[in-house]
Amino acid sequence: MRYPAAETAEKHARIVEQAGRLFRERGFSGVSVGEIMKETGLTHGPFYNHFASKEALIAESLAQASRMSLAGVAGASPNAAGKAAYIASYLSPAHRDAPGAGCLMAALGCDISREPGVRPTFTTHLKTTLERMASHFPWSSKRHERRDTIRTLSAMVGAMVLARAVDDEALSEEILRETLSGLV
Amino acid sequence: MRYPAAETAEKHARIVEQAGRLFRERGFSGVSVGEIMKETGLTHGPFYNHFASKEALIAESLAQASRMSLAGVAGASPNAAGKAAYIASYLSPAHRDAPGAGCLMAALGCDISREPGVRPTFTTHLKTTLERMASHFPWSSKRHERRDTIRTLSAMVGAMVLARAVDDEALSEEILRETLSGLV
DNA sequence: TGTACATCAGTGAACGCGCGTTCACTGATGTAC
DNA sequence: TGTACATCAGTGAACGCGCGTTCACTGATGTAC
Repeated sequence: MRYPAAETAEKHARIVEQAGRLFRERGFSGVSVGEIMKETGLTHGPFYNHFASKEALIAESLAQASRMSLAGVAGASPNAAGKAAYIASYLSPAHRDAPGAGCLMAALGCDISREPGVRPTFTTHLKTTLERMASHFPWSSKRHERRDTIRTLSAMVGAMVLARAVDDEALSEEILRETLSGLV
Repeated sequence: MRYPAAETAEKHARIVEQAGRLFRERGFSGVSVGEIMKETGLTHGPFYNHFASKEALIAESLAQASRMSLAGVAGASPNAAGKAAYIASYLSPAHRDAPGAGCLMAALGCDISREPGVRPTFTTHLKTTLERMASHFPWSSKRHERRDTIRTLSAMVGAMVLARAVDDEALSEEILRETLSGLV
């Protein structure tokens, strides 16, 4: 049956949102089109009324997650305390335990390397993230802000990947805590 | 037909070796049992003469890759130059472009978080790696060697994940170079 | 030492299953008159 | 304003495919006598 146009656009957005969450939680190949549609409250058929393919949805959900993530940087206070709070929030058990709403790079970094179609979108995301972090937060010097941002982000992403992979709560928290104390 | 016992053991080892390489290159779900067997020069049938399931092979290949990786730490010179060379080798374009022979954590970190069965094996690997790196290499002080090892490893893993995910050679090399210069 | 037989890793067809994707059909909505 | 019809997102069965796994069968090797 035909539905109001506004409802269709809202459903499209909901599919993208659910996909972004599920992909970060379980990886691109760990989530089926049917599961995403069920999560959105629909059957799997109309998926192809909204997207050309699963790969098209992956690209769109990545772009959407990227926008959300960049808004997070922009929303932090542009001073030393804001930077420390941002990094502490990133390296928190809460972020570790909620990959579906968290950092793209930590959740899908490995998967993206293997999925040629999404690497350009991810590259743009990383470039923009580095630029925004470098200019938004205070660093030791203007000259080294990009270098320092890269070092900080590498440590943040690596710590989150390791903290999520281990099966030992104490070790996981130790990784987050020690990495955090080296960055703030 | 029946084969000499030595040949059987050698085939088992070759399956584990090929699996370790392919999993690191394409992820656990990106490689089929059939592909692994074909790469080893066999048909897919006898796989179950060697392993109870794909998951059992994953566990064994992870343990094997872990042993190889720990041997790499042990083989480095136990001084400042050896440590610098080890980190530089890790953060090299050569390592980035050869995930199949490289670091488990950087290649499969994200996948391992989602595969409950392999997390204990991975946890042991990470614990042993931290201990070996902390005791084998010189650090600023005995008191902080574990803390410094965690910070160094987080940065190494994060930089490699990001360097592999981006589609831009200059940015990829910049990430490796700037992270390396912050660690040595 | 020579012969008869049990062993078991190999082969390759087959299984059920879930995947991404397609399609004939449905029926409330929006539009033309 | 009321009626007739075209639209198109929805439904759900169906498609081919590749997956992990099973299994009846093969035949060179190792062993018992």
